[in-house]
Amino acid sequence: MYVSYLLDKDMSMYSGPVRHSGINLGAQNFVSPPQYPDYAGYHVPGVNLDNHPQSSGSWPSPYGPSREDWGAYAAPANPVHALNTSPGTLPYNPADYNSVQTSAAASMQPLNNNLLEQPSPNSQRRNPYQWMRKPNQQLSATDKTRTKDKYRVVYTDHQRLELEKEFHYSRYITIRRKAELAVNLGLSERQVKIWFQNRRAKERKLTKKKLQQQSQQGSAQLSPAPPGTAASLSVTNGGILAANSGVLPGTVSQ
DNA sequence: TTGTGTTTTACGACCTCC
DNA sequence: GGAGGTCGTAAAACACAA
Repeated sequence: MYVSYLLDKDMSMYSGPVRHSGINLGAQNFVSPPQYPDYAGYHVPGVNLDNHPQSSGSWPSPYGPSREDWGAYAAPANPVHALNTSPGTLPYNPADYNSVQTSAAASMQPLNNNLLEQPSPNSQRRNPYQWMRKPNQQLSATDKTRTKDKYRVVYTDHQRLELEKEFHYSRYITIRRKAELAVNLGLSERQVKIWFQNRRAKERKLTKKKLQQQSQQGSAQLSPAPPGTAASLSVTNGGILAANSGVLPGTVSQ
């Protein structure tokens, strides 16, 4: 259910600075081809859209390990889920999406069929599909906003998975990829943008937390960590923008 | 069942850049 | 001025202990 819960198991992936320059994370580093054989389908084959890191290579080795546990997102380890998902059916139902989502979701069936076959040992603790049976999941992710009726939607596991995958390719999504993801996932571009903002915030938070723990350990053993260590990892607006213009000139969403 | 803590969406304020 | 960035926060969704 919580994507991060599974991802956080190996939070060493996030040990690097918030904004990586010249980072190198090939798709194979966190998406094993057998699991997501058609993931490349989201990208125009042979065309390097937006200087996407998938082809340019951007993420450092800390993000390297293959994401074996991603199978957990779709793994119906809980028998309860099995009741609702017969063998071979999708872990998420395209019918849960609105009309905009249906076509895109249908195109992703092979992906999810593969995911279905990847049980996770962690899913014993949290069944990532329980919420999918709740009535509010019938609502479209694009229907309501907080200002409208104080409501927020819960993204499907598939939506989260795809967003996470994109996030691991690049912490900053390009205009094109944002549009592609929005269509493929049945989200608005605004939702995709905000998801990335929140995701970066989460990563900063985790990085900061980790640094604090390290500094506490360091101070207990040696001398206190240099002042501003944590602050040096928080990226200022200027820093982000500079990084954007430097790494992805003219291709970053704006 | 309920209380509590955490995570996930979504927004507003404010900033920088083009 | 508009876009997207961070930061802080609200509130729903969720997990889990008591």
